[in-house]
Formats: sequence, structure tokens, C-alpha cells
Amino acid sequence: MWPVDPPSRKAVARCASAWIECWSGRRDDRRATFVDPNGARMSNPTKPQPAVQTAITPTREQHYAEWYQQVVRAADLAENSPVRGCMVIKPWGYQLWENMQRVLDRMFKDTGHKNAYFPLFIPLSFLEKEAEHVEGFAKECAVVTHHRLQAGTKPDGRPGLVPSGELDEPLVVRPTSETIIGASFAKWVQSYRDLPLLINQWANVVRWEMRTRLFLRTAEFLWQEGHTAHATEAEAREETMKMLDVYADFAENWMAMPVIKGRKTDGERFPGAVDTFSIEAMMQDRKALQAGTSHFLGQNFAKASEIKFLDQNGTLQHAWTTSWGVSTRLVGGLIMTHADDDGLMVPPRLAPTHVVILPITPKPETAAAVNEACEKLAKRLREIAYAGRTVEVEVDRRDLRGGDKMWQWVKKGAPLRVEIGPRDLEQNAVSVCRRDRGTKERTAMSADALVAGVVALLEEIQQGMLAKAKAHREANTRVIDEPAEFRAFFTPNKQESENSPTEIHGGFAMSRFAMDAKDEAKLKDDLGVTVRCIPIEGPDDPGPCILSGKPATRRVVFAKAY
RNA sequence: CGGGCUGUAGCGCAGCUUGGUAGCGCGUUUGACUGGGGGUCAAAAGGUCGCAGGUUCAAAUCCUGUCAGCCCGACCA
Repeated sequence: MWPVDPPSRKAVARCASAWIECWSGRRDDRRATFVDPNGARMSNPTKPQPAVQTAITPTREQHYAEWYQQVVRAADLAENSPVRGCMVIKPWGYQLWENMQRVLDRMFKDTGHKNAYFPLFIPLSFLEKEAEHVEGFAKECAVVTHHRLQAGTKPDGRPGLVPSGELDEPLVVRPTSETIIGASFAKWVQSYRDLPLLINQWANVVRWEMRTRLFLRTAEFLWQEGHTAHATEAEAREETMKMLDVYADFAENWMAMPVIKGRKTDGERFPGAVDTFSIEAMMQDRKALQAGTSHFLGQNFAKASEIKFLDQNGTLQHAWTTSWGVSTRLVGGLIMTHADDDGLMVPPRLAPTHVVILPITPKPETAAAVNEACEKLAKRLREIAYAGRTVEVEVDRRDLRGGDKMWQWVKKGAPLRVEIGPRDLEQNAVSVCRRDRGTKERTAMSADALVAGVVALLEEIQQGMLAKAKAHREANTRVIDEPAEFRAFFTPNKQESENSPTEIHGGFAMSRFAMDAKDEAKLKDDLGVTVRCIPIEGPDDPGPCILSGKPATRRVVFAKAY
């Protein structure tokens, strides 16, 4: 069924299934031409051609995990670094994060929070203060034990720099900052008049993960962590929900990524929290991505860090705290929500560049006029306000062949490409291509029309992306009441060999759950499915639990997860 | 951390079974021709074969260790 050339031993063994190797997937093979006995050029007859050539291979359908990595690379978002599990975020990816930061930071300030910065290093004893918290993070901590390097002999007997100057107390590179911030809060809070204390930190954190994936799970990542202290439980709970709403608002209205807000089960709670809430999004492989969390910490950390205040009655009380965060994982979510087999597609409201102008200069004698028209259009567009900034325009005058240049921007996912060539000048027109339409689809319009309509166009793309993502989620969400159907829903059709990637299957199952942690653990062992969240919105719907048959009051979101 | 696999030019790979001068495609550079679509032709540059040991007259190839990456688990944002 596949190519004539037998794949080599290595190719067969390679983690990606052999058939992907043999498929005409590799870009470099795509244009291979062969001469038939009559001398006519023809496509390589031994290689089946895909119906549509895609910029990214393999496609999502063929091998989702590999597709994801190829998109990250093709869109020039990030790459692996010499440091295990750590990534280099490249400009296009970092600009996305900067745009997320800018919008979120505004939202945090609008809800009364102020930024501050706390140490990267956390004394071991701090982390030990909250029992559940230590246990939750102990396995993945990077620990600093020395503060100096000295010329000496390394363990392997070679000369080199060896650590010296052992610290009295090891320092943990922050996996999260509850304890170190708690120490400050304890000093800052004396009276009920000091509350609420609403602080946010933009920082990097380190969690020594076993298995890493660019943006989705790396040893070091960038995030924002809000930490607040309140006088009453009600107020702290309100804060927790308020920030969850902020995240949901951001995800849907800026990232065009629909999310479900919900509470975590005990098994999925943040270590040390009383209640954890999250926003859960469905990726294109139908797995759930926890895209943001908001924790009601009760008085657990206040007790551990001694955050105490005198209330109106002169009684000394522990404060009620919250914490909440989103990370560069959002970039991963963005990719897996919107990218297609031609690469990334960035939602206009967060796009580093909204409009790419490509001058088409086939003849030197018309080049100057074309370039001038491009710059003029760019200048006009840059004066237009859009999504809290101005329309970002890049005139790409790099000396590259047209096709290459165009495909680079397709893969990066710039929302609009505008081509201006001599023929357009003659007709007083520009050619506009949308990233959410076919790569060959072009619309001619006057520069004036583009300037007048660019905001509406960008918004149409933004809304279209959200609608598409919502439709995908709805198409793969099922209300399930029968255990057999539930099992079938989460079981792949094909019998996969042990080490091959799993086919795309499942989705969100909305089923009743009686909240028994043992049943949940068993489900995870059995099917790899977990309760993603207990949705906040939605009515009670009593009936038998899908796992145990015991009476349950609510439906929850069951899914496989990242 | 367990199981499987892979590290050879910027990227993708062949060569390894049977040890004997380092190969291919794309990309890059130069020149010409092209010119609204991942061009054409010609020439050129580019590699401590992941790293460290070992076996051998000789190692990309065999052995041991180690590091890194990927897939499947476990764990996790």
C-alpha cells in the first residue's frame, strides 16, 4: 500500500510510525520529479500525493504530537536549548507572550492589583511550612546548595570548576511563591486596614519535569502569579472567582479560546489549597488543557506564614489568602486551538503583526513605485487603533522569493497578508489574503477600502476563530449516561501498538459523578481519563454516577488531559 | 522515574547488519536567467559522525558508560 522503497531498519524503528516517513510528507520530497520512459516529467509515481499539500507535516490527523512540534518550529516560536527541558522563546513567540502580558496586566490593574517582585530563591525551611504544599512540589524542585565555583578536580577526575562554599540552608528555585510572598505579607499585614492586599508578580518558575514539551510543559517557564490576602473568607472566595472570570474573559475574548470554568476535584487540587478552580479548554486532539488556575487557599498559608491581623473588634485573626496564575502554557494552548496543517494562526487581538505587506517587484523599473505604495499604506494602517494598540504592520522587503516569503507568514499565522505589485498599482488596488481562508484566495480592494475596513476585517477573523473553536468543542462534547458508551467514547478505535502515538479520539464527556476519589483514581488507571472540572455554570442534574451508580447531583467534565 | 527508539553539515536523512578516504536532498554563498507564489541553470562553502572510555593496524560502524531529544506510561500547570 505504501511506497516501493523498503524503509530502512532505522526508519521503521523510528518513533514516528514508519508510514509517515514514507508518505510524501517531507517537504523536501514534495517537489521531487522523475523522468518516465518517455522523458516526460512527472510526480514521483511511487509516492502517493496528499490531496492537499500542507506546510506542516505530519498533519494533525497523522501524528498530533509531532505536528505540534513542527508548528512551533515552522512558526519560529521557540526551540530547545542546551539546557535539558528548557526552551528558548524566539521573537515571534515572545511577542505573543508580551501581548498576553500587556492585556492581562491591564486586567489585573483594573481589578485593583499591583505588581511586585519576590526572590527567585526560597529557603528550604519556607517550603516546609505547609505540609501538603511541600509534598506537592518536593519531587520537582531544583535546589541550590553552593554559592561559589573553584578550580579543582571534578568527580570524573578532570580539572575544572567545582562548587564550593556550601550554603547553611539550601535554596529552592521557586516552583511557586506562596511561601516567600507569605513571609512578606506577614510583615505587611497588621491590621484589617491593611487588607485586602492585592499583589501580582510576573516571573519565571522552575519545576523539574520528567517529560517536557515546548510551551506546554518545560522545566522553566514564565508566568504571572497573583497573591492576595483578605479579612474574610467570603471576600477571599469572591477574589478567587473574580480572577477566574478574568482568565475566562481573556481566554475567550483575546485568545479566541473557549473555556469551561469549574472547580477541581480533591484529587486535582493545588497542594495546600482549600479549593482550586480552573479554566479548561479543548485542544484540537480533543484533550483538555488546564489554561489557568485560581486557588482559594483558606487560612492554610496564612497559618504557615503567620499572616495575622487585628480585626475591628481587636481580635487577632489569620488572613484568608488566594493565588492565581497563567503561564506561557497559554501559548501552547493558542497553538493547539488555532493552528492548522499550514501552521499557526494567531488571533488578531494578540497578533505580533496584524498586516504583512509583501511588495511584488518583478521589474526593477516599477520597484520604487511599488515600495513607495507599500510604505504609504503601512503608514496609514499604523495610525489605526485596534485592540488596545495600533494596527501593527510589517513591510517585508527581504530579498526572498515570493513563494517562500508568503509561506513563512502563513506558517507564522499573521492574520492578513497584503500584496502590492505593479498590476495592483495600475488598478489602484491591493490584494488581500486572510490567514483563515485558503492560501490561494485573494481579494482585490482599494487601499482606501482596506484602511477603512481593516479593523472590521481583523475582528471578523477574531470572531471566526472563536466560533470555529467553539464549534469544535461542541462537536466533541457529549452528554453520556451509559457506562458502556462512556468507555467506548474514551477508547481509540484502532488497536495501537505499544509505543505508537494514540489516535485522536474522545473529547469532553458530560457525565454525573458522585465525587468519590477512589472511583476517580480507578478511572485514571483504566482509561487515562480524569475529571477536568466541576463546571460552575449549569444546573444541578441529579442521577446515578457514571462510574459507581451512586447518587450524584451534578454533571462534570471528564476528559483526557495535558 | 519505567519501557521503546534516535543522536552523522543550518534542517531532513542515508551509510552501521559484514570496521578500511564522509554521502544525499533542501537550505546557505556567488553568478546568470526568472518573477503574483514553497523558481531554473551553473559553481562553491559547510561535518571533532552527541560526549567519554574500550576493542582493533584501522571505529560513524563493534562494546561499555554518559548526556540530550522523541514516542508510550507514571507524575505534573
